[in-house]
Amino acid sequence: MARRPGTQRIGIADVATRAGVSHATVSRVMNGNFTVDPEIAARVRTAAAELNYQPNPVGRSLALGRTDTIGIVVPDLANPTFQAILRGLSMAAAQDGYRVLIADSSEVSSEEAILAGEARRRCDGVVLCAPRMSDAELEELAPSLHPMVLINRSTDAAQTPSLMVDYGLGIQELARHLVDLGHRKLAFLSGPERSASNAQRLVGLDKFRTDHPEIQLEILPGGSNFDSGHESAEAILASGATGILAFNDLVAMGLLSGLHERGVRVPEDMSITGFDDIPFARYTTPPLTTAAVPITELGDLAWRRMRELIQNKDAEAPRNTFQPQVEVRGSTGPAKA
Amino acid sequence: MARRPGTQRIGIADVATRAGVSHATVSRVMNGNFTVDPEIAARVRTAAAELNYQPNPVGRSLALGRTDTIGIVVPDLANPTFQAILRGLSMAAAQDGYRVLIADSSEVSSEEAILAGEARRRCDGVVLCAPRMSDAELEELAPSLHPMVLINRSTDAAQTPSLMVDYGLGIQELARHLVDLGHRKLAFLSGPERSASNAQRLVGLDKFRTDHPEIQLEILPGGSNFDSGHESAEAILASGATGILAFNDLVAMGLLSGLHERGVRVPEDMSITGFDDIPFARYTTPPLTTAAVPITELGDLAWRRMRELIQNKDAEAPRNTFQPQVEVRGSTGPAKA
DNA sequence: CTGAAAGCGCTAACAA
DNA sequence: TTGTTAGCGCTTTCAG
Repeated sequence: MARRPGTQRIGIADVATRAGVSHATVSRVMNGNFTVDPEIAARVRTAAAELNYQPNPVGRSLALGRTDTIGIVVPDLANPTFQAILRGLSMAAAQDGYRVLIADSSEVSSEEAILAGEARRRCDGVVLCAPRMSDAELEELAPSLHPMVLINRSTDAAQTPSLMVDYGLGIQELARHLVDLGHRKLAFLSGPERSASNAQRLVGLDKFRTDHPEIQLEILPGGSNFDSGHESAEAILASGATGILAFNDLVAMGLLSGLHERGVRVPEDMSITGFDDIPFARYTTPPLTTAAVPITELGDLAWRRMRELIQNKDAEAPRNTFQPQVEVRGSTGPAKA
Repeated sequence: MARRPGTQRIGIADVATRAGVSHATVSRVMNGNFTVDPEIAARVRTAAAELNYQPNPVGRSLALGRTDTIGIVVPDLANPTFQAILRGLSMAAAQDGYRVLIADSSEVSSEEAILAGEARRRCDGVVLCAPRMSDAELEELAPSLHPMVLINRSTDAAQTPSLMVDYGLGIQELARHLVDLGHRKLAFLSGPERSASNAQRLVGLDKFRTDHPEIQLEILPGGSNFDSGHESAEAILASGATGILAFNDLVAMGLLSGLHERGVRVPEDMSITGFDDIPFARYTTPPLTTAAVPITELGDLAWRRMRELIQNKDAEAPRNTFQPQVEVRGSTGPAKA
């Protein structure tokens, strides 16, 4: 093998030589194996300290078949929701000495399978966050990705815990809130086509329609970011609706800004709701009424499920569903008389 | 060695057996080595496909001494600035087939060295993002972390490219903007103690004071997030200043919200500036005047520097400094007559 | 309690 | 062109 010239890294062998023992013994000491003579152990430790030795994790991983790393695949790292999940996951995993490797599919659903496989091979498990791929593909992929934890999706494949948010319920509650305020014409600014959570919102709204036949509800095409909200201001005005359900907080904020530019007052002239309760939501002007999703906790729980899977070969694979919590703030108010 | 029972992964040996060749040949084929007989190569490829073989990156990494992964250490993954840098880095690295491993030091400067070392051992290089450690520690650590790229810090250690933002200049320009609008009493809501970029802002403001002895400028203690901005509203009002320089956009947004609650109109009663130009800045009400830092590009460039270091053992280690660009929006206006 | 040796999955020098 | 063989740095069984 070509030993790369510059590579002057200290290995277990160097420590062994300096301590006058075999590398097996060094390995034992480094791993806190107490079957080693205390005096020898001390000698090894001194040698290691003097050489500033740090075990090479790659060699260790190969020997152990374990990397102490988990992967996460997200559709878009620019989205605060996924950022928060990543953060929750990373903090929780770090507590247990695990690291996280990230992969951003840039909303390209065909990339997801490749990225997920790639990540899985380098890691001990993989978290798929709101995957855009089809149910069939997801189920087919699952065995090769195991241990895997799903966020915002579920699958029939075995051993795959799933963390879901009841977007359908959340959007219904927001709609009801607007109705309670006297709004009779509502509009939903919808999200990305391939988003499963958008589909859930639409189902929820169908139910809402059934429950409230007297209320007018228009569905408008939209997106998932500021700009799409901002651009929709005109269409929203044209719709004549006074209660607006935005796909998420980002869209709501963009809309808020677009309406402000047109002199529309919120909530006096129009009420707006978001979804997710990202940290920014309470700081908009006016503060955003929204449905709070415990996003960071989602990441946290994802790690706990993953840990169960890693530790317990045949762990349960529960499906948790979180109920969004409506947070009434300043962006919604009584409909004009 | 204990072969873990469940592990049914297909290795290069299985492919070799099935194709009736040695694993060396399989390796050659998998790596696109053209010295292999086309017919044999085809046979290997079929076997690999039939077995759905995917090379194990850990074995590969050990053999090559290369992981095709880089690490990034950030002080706080909840901060949109670091999220954006991470995103820029990740996208750019992905283009070249590299992944990124993240480590969040949670603003604990004593953790940074450990996390950075950990990350470095698992990766081919490490990006240190706004490290909180001392200059001395940074310089001492540098050799063991090489290849390393620094963001928002620099060091005298050799071979360490540095990506800097001229916060001192940016804050001066914002201050000048406020003065041009007629403000005579300014206040700076400062950031975290250990933040090097906060120190740079303070130096810039010292210079500003020298240049504008007629202007009153008060420095108030603060923080780096919404809440600290929100909590500072009272102190800001008490200061009597009409032009407020917030540490960053988050602080400015919190302040905006705090002032709104107290009935202070922005910009009519008071002008507020942020710093960074995070995506949310243009969507606050009113939109935030701020100094734009090309954050995502910073991540992108960090990768390019890293790539140079990895490819070119003795690459240059330039220090790039970015000039923030003042973006005048609605949160600043003429001082009251 | 310790060392020798095998093996994790792969790459690459060397020989045939 | 291909196979044999020796590592990469570590863990762990098995003798001693």
